[in-house]
Amino acid sequence: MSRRRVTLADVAKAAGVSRTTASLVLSGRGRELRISQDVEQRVMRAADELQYRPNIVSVGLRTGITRTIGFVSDTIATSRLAGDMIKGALEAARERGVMLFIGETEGDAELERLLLQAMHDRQVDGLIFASMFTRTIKVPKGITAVPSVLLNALPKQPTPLPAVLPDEVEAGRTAARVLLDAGHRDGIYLIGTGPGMRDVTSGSVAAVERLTGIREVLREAGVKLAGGRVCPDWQPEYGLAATRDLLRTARPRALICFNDRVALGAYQALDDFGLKVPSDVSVVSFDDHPIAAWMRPKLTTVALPHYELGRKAVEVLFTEIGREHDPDRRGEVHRVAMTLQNRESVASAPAT
Amino acid sequence: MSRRRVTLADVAKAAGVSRTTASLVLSGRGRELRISQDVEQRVMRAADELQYRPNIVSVGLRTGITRTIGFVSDTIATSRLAGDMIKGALEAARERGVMLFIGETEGDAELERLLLQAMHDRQVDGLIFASMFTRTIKVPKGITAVPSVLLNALPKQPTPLPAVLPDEVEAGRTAARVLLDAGHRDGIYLIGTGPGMRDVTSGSVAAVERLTGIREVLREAGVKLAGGRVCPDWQPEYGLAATRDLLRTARPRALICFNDRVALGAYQALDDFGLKVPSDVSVVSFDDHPIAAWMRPKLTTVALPHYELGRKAVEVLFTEIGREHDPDRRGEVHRVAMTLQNRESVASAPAT
DNA sequence: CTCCGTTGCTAAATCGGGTTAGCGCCCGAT
DNA sequence: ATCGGGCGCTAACCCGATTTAGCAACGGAG
Repeated sequence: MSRRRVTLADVAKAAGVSRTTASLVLSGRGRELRISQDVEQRVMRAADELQYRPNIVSVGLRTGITRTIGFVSDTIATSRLAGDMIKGALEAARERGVMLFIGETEGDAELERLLLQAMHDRQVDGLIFASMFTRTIKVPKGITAVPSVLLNALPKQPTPLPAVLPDEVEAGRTAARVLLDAGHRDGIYLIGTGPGMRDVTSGSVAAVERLTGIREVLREAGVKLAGGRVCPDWQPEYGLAATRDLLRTARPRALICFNDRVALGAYQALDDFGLKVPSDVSVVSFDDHPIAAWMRPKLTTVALPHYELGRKAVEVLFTEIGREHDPDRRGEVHRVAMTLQNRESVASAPAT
Repeated sequence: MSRRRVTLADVAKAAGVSRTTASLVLSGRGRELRISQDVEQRVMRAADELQYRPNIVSVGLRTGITRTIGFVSDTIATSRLAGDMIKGALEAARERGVMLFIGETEGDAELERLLLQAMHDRQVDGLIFASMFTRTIKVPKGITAVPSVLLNALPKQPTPLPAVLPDEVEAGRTAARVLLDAGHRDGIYLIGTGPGMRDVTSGSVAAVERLTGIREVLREAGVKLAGGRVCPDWQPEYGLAATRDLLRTARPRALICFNDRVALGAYQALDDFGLKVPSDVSVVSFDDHPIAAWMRPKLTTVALPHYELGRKAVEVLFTEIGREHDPDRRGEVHRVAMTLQNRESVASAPAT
């Protein structure tokens, strides 16, 4: 029943030539090696009729190229982030005829070691080392045995590995500009991180960079931040608590929330205090999590480009594979733009 | 610089034996084939010292077993669902020393064909064919060339493929019981699907099965559904619209929403009408989407067991691989339990 | 007529393992 | 001394491709 796979030998026999010739023709090297038109046609026809497909496992053994890359992440399930990032990587990989191995380390160094080993055993052509939220990571040694790219992560120690990251500083600028453009100059508060450069949620690269961009734009416009609240974690309950705390002593006109989950909590706190978004308080946020479009009013937010990050990582990986033996390649950092999702949570400041 | 991989030949040479002997020892067949203790020790030591790892590509070519399975889904990014399902599959696979290829078809038949071909070319040991929401699918022919399992999907035509699905009927029963246990007997409405067996969101297996379970339990308790509203899609805006429409003519005591996104919309509508959850209206839902825990009050919902579904699929796939040549294997349907997440959105009915 | 250079194709080695068939040696029995 | 048989190991082939080295046939030059 189970028809055996068609092999190169079958094609060669059908075309009445040797395996060598068939291989040459099918790999497109027939021309330069002076294979006759007639033979070329016969091989092509035979391959076509038999529906020949080269066995990639075999090719992998012979050439060492498996048309396979590994996508290793700390965790893929926690945030929806992962989905789109993998989707982007998947599509970019498919365009190149390459498949993706997926692996999760759960942040466990031993699992990571095992996983990288398993990938090496399968002779992957390259590795994408991804983090689900932007942070600095310790680059596992041995990873350099194969071309690699860091995704959403920065190396703790300097390495020759390239990295792909969202442009968080510019995102901070964008968020600040949205408020300025709407005429806000007073009563702007931060929820999640800030107002000072030292008031940062620990371990969060995004916090530092977003804050940097926000402060830069406001400073240039001569606008002073009215205040801010740090959240230990950017979850709705902390956003709720921080905003409540703020509202007990202040009457903000605009909130910059450090992500959409925090913004969800902020909405709830504003509702508790009888404040309407955006007429009483404008809110702008980051990430463009699915809930942003479900909230009422719909949340204006600067989107994380998950899909593009995934794509870009694959693209960078392929140029890396191309220049594998280039001695002066070194870890460039690629920034992917974060674009504004302009929705309903920002209103003009009342004229003074 | 790039130290070549250690091969079996290196180990054999270091141990002073032939490749055959080394292979025999390392595959554990040394004992039965009367290899001496001394030689066995030497091989083991050599392998250990050289940190030998068999090249899986090579083994794949020789034995046809690649320790690799393919996970093909229609789309992995749309819902967060995918993440946990893949996570479950990933862990079950890792326990068996197997890696996962991920692929997305986007519901495109041509992409699907190409993807399955790419998987075959890589000699996967098995395939998981997943859908991101429960539905019936046309099983691609040619899929049976390799052991396969349907995940979250039922075949349109009868096939010998096993399927793994959430136990939606029992979930419907659970949701209904939650309300009955809280003393609700009147004013129970459905949002999303129902109240009749013909009022079903088209193409949704979950709708039919959940409704079946709900109606069964209520009927047995002698309770009549007060009504229901069908949503063309289970999104917040439709939930909002349907609930608003309902509230214009009725005063429900309890709502069974067909998923959490619909419930989010329902919350918003109830809020618009000044009704409090759960004191005025109890709400129970399905899925346990992340927002369920973020809503206020936190949503009581019957959870989709994504993680378990992924695990189960791999388990079933492996028994399938085991009985590959068993003539009387046929597509069993495995149901995975959906468990109640009891939170804050259901209150006791007022005593009559 | 011999020699040389093309032309057009193929034999054989190779990748790194698994697997089958069988070889040499030692021991005891005849 | 010869034979048979178990023991312990290995040579050689195989998986399905790529790649190197080289062979046969032919035509033109010397």
